Amino acid sequence: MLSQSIEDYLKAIYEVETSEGKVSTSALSEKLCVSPASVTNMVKKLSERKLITHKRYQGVKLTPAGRKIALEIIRHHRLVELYLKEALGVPWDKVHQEAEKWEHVLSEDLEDRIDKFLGYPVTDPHGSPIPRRDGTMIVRQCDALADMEPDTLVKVVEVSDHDPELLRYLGGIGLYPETEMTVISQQPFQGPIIVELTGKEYSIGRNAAKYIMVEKARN
Amino acid sequence: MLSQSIEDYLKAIYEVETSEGKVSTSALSEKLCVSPASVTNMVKKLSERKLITHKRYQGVKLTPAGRKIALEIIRHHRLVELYLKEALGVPWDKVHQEAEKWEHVLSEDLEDRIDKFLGYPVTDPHGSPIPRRDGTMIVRQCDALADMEPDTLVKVVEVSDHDPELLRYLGGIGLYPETEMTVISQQPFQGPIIVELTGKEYSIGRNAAKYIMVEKARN
DNA sequence: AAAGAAATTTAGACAAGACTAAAATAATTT
DNA sequence: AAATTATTTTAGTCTTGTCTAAATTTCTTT
Repeated sequence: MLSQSIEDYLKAIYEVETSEGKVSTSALSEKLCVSPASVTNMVKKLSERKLITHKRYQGVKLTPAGRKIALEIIRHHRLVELYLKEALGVPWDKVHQEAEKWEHVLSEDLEDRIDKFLGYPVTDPHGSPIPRRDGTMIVRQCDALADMEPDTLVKVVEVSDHDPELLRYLGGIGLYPETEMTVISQQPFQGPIIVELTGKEYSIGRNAAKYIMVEKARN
Repeated sequence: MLSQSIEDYLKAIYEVETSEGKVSTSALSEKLCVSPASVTNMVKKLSERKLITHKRYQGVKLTPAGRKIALEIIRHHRLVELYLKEALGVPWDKVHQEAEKWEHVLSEDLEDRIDKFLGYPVTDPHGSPIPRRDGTMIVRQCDALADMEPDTLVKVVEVSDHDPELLRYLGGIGLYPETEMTVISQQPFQGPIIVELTGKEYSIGRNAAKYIMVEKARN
């Protein structure tokens, strides 16, 4: 059995790896809210266990074994998120926080039961893909809303779950994964993006729009 | 926030207190599978926090504050047990083990949602009463099957969840809380109890019969 | 290319919670 | 009542995972 700490580190490394390519000590320090020294310490332990590789002063990489575990935890997390929403009606801005705890105590048996209950889903409530049991994950091609040209019809693919406030706002205007909307305009000087959605226009801050991933809807 | 360890100790103290009256260091040591020295150590910490009182060499007692927390954990445990059985079909001999982990990560919000989903239940799958949110618990009057006279019609109230093996056996013969059956005979020399249940006779070891709590069925 | 700034690592300390071995107290037997 | 046995506590150690402060290394700037 792995400690909760180790699981948290592996997950964080995976997430930084996919979002930023390079995994630095400071990035992990910030993500996990621990000091850089603590990260270095744990990094040493993880590489001894062959879950990551590490070149001094040059960041960290998951080994296949480490990646497998990271994806298992993420699978737990996302299944639980969806389960809490579907089975217990937990609002989508709260599921992340709960799942952070549950991901560490989910047995394989329960994982399977939840998976089955949900009908073997492929995405969580925020549109993030749920890794399969074998450690594979299908990543959908998409772009940030912030980068879309005006007059494009787009479909929401995924929304970052890092900010509950944002999720509440988006839920309030009916913007969820699979929602279609039209980009009306990009206001200059890092101004907001204006979108049309169910006949109304909404303004979405440029910063928020970086965390909303979309794809071009066909026609 | 209390550590998982502290929660485990308080729960164990509560359980020993109700089942044996006196709570000795060695009883806790055995129940929690830690050394007696570790218990003494933690006991010191818990009394500093005013969750228990302790007289050297004379055992331990919960304070009202400590008891409240213990009952909260037990409430989590039993709600989760029932939830896993009802919502996810986990067999009753497995729910205990899962609940041991989940009881520590259940938020108040989720506790309420589960409670509501289950229709505000009063007993868990083994017939144990579920403490209410306010820290009260209704205990049903009952006796061990081992102590019942022959020719008595009894109703099962509660079955100890400490042995999955026993639960599987009992489930196999259809013996659950609320099941009615007739005590046929008590075999001598600590021999088994014979009961009749749905027209068939079954033999239940004397030891097992200590863990099956029943009440006399009316008529 | 050298200086200063930023990031990373080392060194050493600390808290929680477990352990073993030994000492102290309580209980039981003779 | 003394001796033996059992239980509990004390003393000291270990592991995990955190921290701060100081030393290194790398990056950036000039």
